[in-house]
Amino acid sequence: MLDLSAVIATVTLDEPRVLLVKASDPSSEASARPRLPFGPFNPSSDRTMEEGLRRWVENQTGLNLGFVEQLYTFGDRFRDPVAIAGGARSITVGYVALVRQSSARRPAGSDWFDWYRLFPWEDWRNGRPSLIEDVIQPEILLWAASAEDAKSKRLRRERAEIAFGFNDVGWDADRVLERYELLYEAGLVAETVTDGRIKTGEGQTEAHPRTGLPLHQDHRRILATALGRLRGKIRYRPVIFEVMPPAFTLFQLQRAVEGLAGAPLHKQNFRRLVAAEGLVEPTGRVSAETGGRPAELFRFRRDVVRERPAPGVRMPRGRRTK
Amino acid sequence: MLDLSAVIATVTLDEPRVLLVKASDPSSEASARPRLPFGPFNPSSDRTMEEGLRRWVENQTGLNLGFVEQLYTFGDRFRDPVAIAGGARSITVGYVALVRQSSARRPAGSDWFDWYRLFPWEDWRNGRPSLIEDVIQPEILLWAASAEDAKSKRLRRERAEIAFGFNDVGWDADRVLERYELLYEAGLVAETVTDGRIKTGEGQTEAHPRTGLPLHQDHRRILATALGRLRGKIRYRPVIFEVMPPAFTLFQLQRAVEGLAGAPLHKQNFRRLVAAEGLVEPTGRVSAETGGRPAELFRFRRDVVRERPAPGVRMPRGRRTK
DNA sequence: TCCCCATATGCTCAAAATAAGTATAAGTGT
DNA sequence: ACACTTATACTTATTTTGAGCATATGGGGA
Repeated sequence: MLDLSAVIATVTLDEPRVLLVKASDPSSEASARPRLPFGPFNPSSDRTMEEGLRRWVENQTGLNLGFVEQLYTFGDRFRDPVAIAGGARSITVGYVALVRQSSARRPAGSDWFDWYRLFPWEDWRNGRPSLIEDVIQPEILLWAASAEDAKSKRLRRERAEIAFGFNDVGWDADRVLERYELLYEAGLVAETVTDGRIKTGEGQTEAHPRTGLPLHQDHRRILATALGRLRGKIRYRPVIFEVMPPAFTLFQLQRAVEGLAGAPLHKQNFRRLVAAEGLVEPTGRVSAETGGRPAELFRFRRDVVRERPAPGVRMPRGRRTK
Repeated sequence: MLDLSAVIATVTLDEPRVLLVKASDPSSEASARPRLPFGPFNPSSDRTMEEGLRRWVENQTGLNLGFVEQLYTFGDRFRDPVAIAGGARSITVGYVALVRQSSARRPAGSDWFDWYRLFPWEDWRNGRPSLIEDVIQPEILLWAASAEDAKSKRLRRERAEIAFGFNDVGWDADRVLERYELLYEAGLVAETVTDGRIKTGEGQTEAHPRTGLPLHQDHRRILATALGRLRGKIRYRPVIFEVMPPAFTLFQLQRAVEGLAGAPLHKQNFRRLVAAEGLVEPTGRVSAETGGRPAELFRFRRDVVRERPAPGVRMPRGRRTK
């Protein structure tokens, strides 16, 4: 009844990735979807839930998790369509974990998926994704307009504005879950349809082919929670180094941060900020991988947590005009 | 086996408070301690866990919860001494909720407790609490020095430095849980002893009478988690208004923020920041409660969430010297 | 070899945010 | 009228941020 699911994330080749289990049974449509690795929580053998998680992840995948953090406990009725039919409610405690790029080999039965294959609207590294203007904005506004009364119309429109930053509200990268939930409610992701919550007909929009890869049950929701959490976390805890190799160039570090944050960063300022925070120290070696001038290799300065109250990678929130 | 516990917080008379159930059975020592209100999670009657929580809180206490957020799921073996003896492990999903000052009447069997009666070391509104220098710093360092080998000594000392800000590390108000856990491990809070985890003798320090009111089981740990979360949250979400009456003066608002944050704020700058964020708007009325010049009454400007990506009460992190 | 290209790194400058005051306003109670 | 209290406005120096230009240092091809 109670199990533990793991969102195991990394960044390889400048691309943020997450570990998913490929469907073993491609016969039924629903189970053909990839899913999060999960395992049981066994109170008699595991002192804490986190220990239990580490144990079965190591057993199943061979991965040695570095940073692990409990995310959220998911127990809504509609998370598992099978349970609705009368079985016991399944409850899962979700965890996020980060692993090193180097240890990011592929465990059997699983595969690394690009985060932004699942959440294409979250990738702003090359500017605002056209998907938002082409599909999401019009469809979501349609959905808002299709609400029963004036009040719920206004509420839906406001939620959409805040979540997606319509009309100058501005994009807040951390609101990943709010955005996914809106798309879910509006029936724009494939999961909605499967769940059968939303009655088709009457202004019902259809899951759009460009809104990313659907996952098993509510697993994309769990991932949205995880991405939002990670984005918030890198700003005030040095978790980004959990995915970096022992030595790295500043540009590699920037790429990793950009990957998770889903936003481009100003190169010169990034290095200035990282240096100012005392997050890294030079190793003395250089890397000539890139073609141009060789970049200096740095390592994480562990001491930073003893010096700063909230060490993390500072990021622009966008300059406020007024 | 799975239940929901609620940390219900408010601020009354400038003092942050939390709702606890007083012990009904004062015969046994352990159960004489106050405890968090809790209720079962009933999957068949409640669609979501949050709904279930709201329902039984309303039933039990009559309180109408405003802001509710899931905190953490607690399932460690030692959270419930009874379960260790062989019973089923009890797991609880903790929630934080905020209620209005006005609705903060006392439900039967429960009482409002000052947060800082439970966490005296967290209240820096009148400067650094002497408790830290008098008791915590020496005792914690003793505990660190009593570790087995040199490495764990260093680790303990580092953890203490970071958590309590010894040696210029600086106090990070959000690390409430880390601090409580250190005190717990060092045997400085009464809960440690009850749990019987730490063997007495050999360098064992004793729970100190000044380290706050002990609660049932791991409930003070849950509260520490909640306080840390709230402190972080008020900076980037306008949750503080959940505890304010509909109209309030800026100084009342400041007092509420200071109460939760546990730190004093510069009055003139506070009002400037609040105004600059557009968090409030004047009601036109004034309040003559205070004796001096009457203060203007403000109300929360709901629109702020539509304008700013992360509206909240900005607070000084302390100017960085280097 | 020398020049071009690519990337890395250093530096400048203006705009905005912040910390910490000082000064003034507008009430109450004596 | 006066002292006292609290509220609010304004000033100033400093730090942080956003953005761009300039220079450094390698590789590869003419």
